Amino acid sequence: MFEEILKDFKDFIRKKGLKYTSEREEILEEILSIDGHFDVEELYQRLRQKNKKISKPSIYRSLPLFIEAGYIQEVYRHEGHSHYEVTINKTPHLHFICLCCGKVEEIIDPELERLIRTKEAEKGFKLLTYHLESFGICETCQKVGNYHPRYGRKG
Amino acid sequence: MFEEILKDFKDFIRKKGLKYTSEREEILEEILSIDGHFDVEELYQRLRQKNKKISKPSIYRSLPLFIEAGYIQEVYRHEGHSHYEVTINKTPHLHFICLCCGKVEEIIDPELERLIRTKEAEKGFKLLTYHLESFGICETCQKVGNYHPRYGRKG
DNA sequence: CTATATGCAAAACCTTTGCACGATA
DNA sequence: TATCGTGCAAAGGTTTTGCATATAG
Repeated sequence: MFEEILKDFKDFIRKKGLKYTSEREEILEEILSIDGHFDVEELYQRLRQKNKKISKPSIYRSLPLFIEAGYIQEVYRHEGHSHYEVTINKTPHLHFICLCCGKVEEIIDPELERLIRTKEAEKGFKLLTYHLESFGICETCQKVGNYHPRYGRKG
Repeated sequence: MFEEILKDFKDFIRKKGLKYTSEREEILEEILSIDGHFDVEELYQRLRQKNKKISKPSIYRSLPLFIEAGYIQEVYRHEGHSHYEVTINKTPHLHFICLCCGKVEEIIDPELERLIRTKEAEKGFKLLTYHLESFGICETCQKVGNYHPRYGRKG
């Protein structure tokens, strides 16, 4: 089921005059098999568990390629590092991210996409990846009385 | 013209049982005087130029307070560090950020705000700050032939 | 054979933290 | 006077980079 994407990636790499390596392929395959969000550490561990000993620098060096190719996007930062998600076959959506518990809610809305695409065209901007993020406090944390993590509960 | 906000901030601080210090006031004043986006380094330098020797840790410690109070938001990450903007008296808007040159275009659209607010209400989410970011390549860089900065120009 | 990629170790960098001192309420 | 904040220096942790080796085209 990933063949199409791998083929597309091979094309992408060659068009850029770069090399199609087994590491890049394996990283991409692993990413495509992830359901939901991921970060570099998680990706690294998943690969190791499958005895694919790929270094973190290689992962870090490959991610911008996948972003540029349009397969993934960096969606937000939490606890000092970046989180990514697969964008292929995904409807563009908005994230509500809770600053207290880190919970992420995905909001899908066709109107939203239409709006973004319209603006993109107007501005002559070539969209590679897009983030629509709202940070705040989720319903649960509001009830418990949590506020911003750094300053703990409200007084 | 900032009196209102400073007063509001004083209230905010006291309600939280914290202390209203000259450092916090000076940082906030400086931020409010900035037109557009800023990062910690820039803020630090601006304060130094005015002989306000406020340490970076103090700046880092104050920003979450301003975010929570609703005065600023962290809008995006570029070149390894966070960028912020003042949200007071600002219409919510979408950012188109160029991955090559870092240029940011602000797109204002009332429909967009309505959409977000509706979703917010639906989900019971308390919005503190919001990012609406699209990363891509701007018209100029497309013409020049620039792509993702890490991989330079396209071959 | 040449250009590019990988892995390791180390560097770089932003951001956070411990601690002693100083300021606020 | 007790609590909280500041500044310094150092730590922490993610991401990047230099370099030698390996691999793709």
